[in-house]
Amino acid sequence: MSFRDTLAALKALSDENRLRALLACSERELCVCQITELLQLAPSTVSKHMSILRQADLVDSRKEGRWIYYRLSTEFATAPVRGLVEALRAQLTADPKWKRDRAALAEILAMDPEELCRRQTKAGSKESLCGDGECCASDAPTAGKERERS
Amino acid sequence: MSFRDTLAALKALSDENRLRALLACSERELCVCQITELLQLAPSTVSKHMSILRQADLVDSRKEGRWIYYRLSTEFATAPVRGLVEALRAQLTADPKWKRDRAALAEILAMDPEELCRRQTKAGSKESLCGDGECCASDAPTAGKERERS
DNA sequence: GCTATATTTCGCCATATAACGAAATAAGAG
DNA sequence: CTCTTATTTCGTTATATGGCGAAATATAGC
Repeated sequence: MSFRDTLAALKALSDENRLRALLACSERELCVCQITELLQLAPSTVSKHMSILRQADLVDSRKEGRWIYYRLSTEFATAPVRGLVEALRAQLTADPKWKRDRAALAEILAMDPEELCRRQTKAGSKESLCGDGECCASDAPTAGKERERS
Repeated sequence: MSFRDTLAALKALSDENRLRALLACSERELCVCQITELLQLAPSTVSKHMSILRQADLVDSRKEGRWIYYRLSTEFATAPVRGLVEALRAQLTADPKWKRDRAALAEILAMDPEELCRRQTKAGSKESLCGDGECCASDAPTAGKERERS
């Protein structure tokens, strides 16, 4: 693991959305549409982010039908990264931001992936689990699936 | 101690020159002019870099007369960062790039800091330990101080 | 084969970042 | 106080990066 590779991994980790994505798929494998829903970004943007994480050997990808699943790389090319991710996860369990992500993730996992993709396709419809503009802003509503844009 | 702090540290580490600077002053404290010589950048640029590292709590700074010394922080902002930096150091000891830096550093440390600064002030003089354009390119000449631009 | 759809690639735009040099600041030396 | 000098701050510029939407790709189902 050279200087170059290490630097690539650090660059990959230096974006907030990528770090959130990495943490998210460190718990279980996720398909792009699920990560897209979590980050509230365009699918193309998420795809790019995941590509960067994959090129840095931080995540593995697996194709199943039309879906592509990403998960934290099992054999990190870089040992430092495994330590970092584990330390991060240990540390962030209490972090409000990551808590919110986990709550949102619980909701997302409860949904049908196809439903997620359908909503993301007709992109205009302000994709959000919450009806109001500010999605799951503060004390996240721990996993209630019966939420929909009104 | 939060997601934000860890992210700031990761951002700080995601630049090649900053990573080199951090590694360099993880061995011993260095003043700006020494780091400037190592990285072959303008002093103002190095100052900015060190400021970013300091704000991320990755380095401490100490003022002594006109010189300001930087060294690896003793107490990092977040635990993940501590682990990461230690792992990085352990991992990169064998890396050729970092080896070259270490060799160059040995030369720099052998020089009088005032001499370094003097050369950096009249910036035009293509600051380099070696007379030729490519500085200490490959198998660095371990510590010989009697080198000067001809 | 054709259609639908999950993901990626491409082109574009706005912003962030790293670099420099010039000017400002801070601290010894005269 | 004045001069020198090590470092920082400021202003500018070129490039890198993150974001989107449109078009391309790949795969399941007909």
